Amino acid sequence: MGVLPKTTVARLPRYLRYLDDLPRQTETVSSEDIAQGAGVSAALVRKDLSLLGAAGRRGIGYDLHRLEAVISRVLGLGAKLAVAIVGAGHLGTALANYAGFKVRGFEIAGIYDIHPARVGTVSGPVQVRHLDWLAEDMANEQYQIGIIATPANAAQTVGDLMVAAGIRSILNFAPAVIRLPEAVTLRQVDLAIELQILSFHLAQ
Amino acid sequence: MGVLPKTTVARLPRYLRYLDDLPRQTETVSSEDIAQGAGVSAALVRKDLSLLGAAGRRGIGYDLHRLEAVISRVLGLGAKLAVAIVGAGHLGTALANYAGFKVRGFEIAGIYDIHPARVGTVSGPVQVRHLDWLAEDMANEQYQIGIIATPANAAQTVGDLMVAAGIRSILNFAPAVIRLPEAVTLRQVDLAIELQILSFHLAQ
DNA sequence: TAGATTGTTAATCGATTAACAATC
DNA sequence: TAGATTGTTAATCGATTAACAATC
Repeated sequence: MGVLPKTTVARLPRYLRYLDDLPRQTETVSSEDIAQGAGVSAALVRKDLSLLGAAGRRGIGYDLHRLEAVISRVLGLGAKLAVAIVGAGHLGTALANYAGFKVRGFEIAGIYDIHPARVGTVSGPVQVRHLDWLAEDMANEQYQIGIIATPANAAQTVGDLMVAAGIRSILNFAPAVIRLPEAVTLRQVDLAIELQILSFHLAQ
Repeated sequence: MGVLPKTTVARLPRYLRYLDDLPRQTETVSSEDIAQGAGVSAALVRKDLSLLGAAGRRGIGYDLHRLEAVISRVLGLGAKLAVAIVGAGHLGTALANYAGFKVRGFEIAGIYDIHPARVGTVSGPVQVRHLDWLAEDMANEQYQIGIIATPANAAQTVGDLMVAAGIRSILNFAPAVIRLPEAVTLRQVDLAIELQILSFHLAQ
């Protein structure tokens, strides 16, 4: 299948979300259907899916269940993925409780903080543990994804800790640029930046 | 200044974040400094800033405070912006309490829900009010930005309500594509999709 | 002057769209 | 067969990078 463009990868989960929400008895979907459901053009859907070798049928469309299987496989969503959150403040706690993760196959398997008052409290499906345990816990939990939900000034340290513990995919919510080894995949969500971009459009 | 590319607009808040974190006494910064701090190339920084008419000085760099002022103005960050959140679950509550918004000049001025048990509870700086009050409250609060933090099936309805109330910039955290009038700026943050993109890279 | 750094152009790269032959 | 829809190519569009003259 070769290398998929970043933009294609970013759209696949949106296609999958649409497909998953379709009535169970649906048998085929067209690129036009998916385009509507995901908010992109039909040509782009066909292009993306053809990169996956997604076996549509001309005149008919794509087999729903086959297509879901292909996209899931490409995204590596076969088994449940274990997630560790660092930072048990408001945001970390909300993420630990976020129902949308579970539905999509992610399990919050651990949440960590350095604040003694937070350690031991229950946050979502697990108890908050002291950050010092992260590396050790990896042996049992095999975290595959780390989420940084700390203040900006802790983000780099926490990222380094995660990498040292063996985590290779990290989602950073702290408003700071952090630098990690090439081999680690890092994504950044900055909530204030989202609002600032909206502000720009208000100002136009 | 003409029209700024979307990509430029998305980077400006990152530049500003870096500049804001610099020691107060700093007088000038180079495109290379900003590039490091924001995680992009220096050529791109210069290109972006030149689109703003940002008056750097060859051989010297950019005047820090002047540059901050220019970017802030372009982003429309002069006055505090009032934000209304709809959905007082875990995520909405966390957003209401998110310190990063206040620092960047956003004020959570209202939070709404339809769940009677949540109405009246305190969430961040304000009490949760019933969603029915949203339109009426606009008269006092002049919300400029709306945040949707509801389940997916409520997102379209809430978006329509916000637009009817006069809100023209919306940040949607619900995992659903919603359709709003052209004139409304809509941004989408889907937390599960971020994890799915990380999952793809794990699978490679 | 010599060194540093911008501003801008042209080249390159990458992504999206339009169009349509293939084919179900 | 006629209508629908894919898969793919070429054209277009847009964004980034490289390079360097201008100039502080």
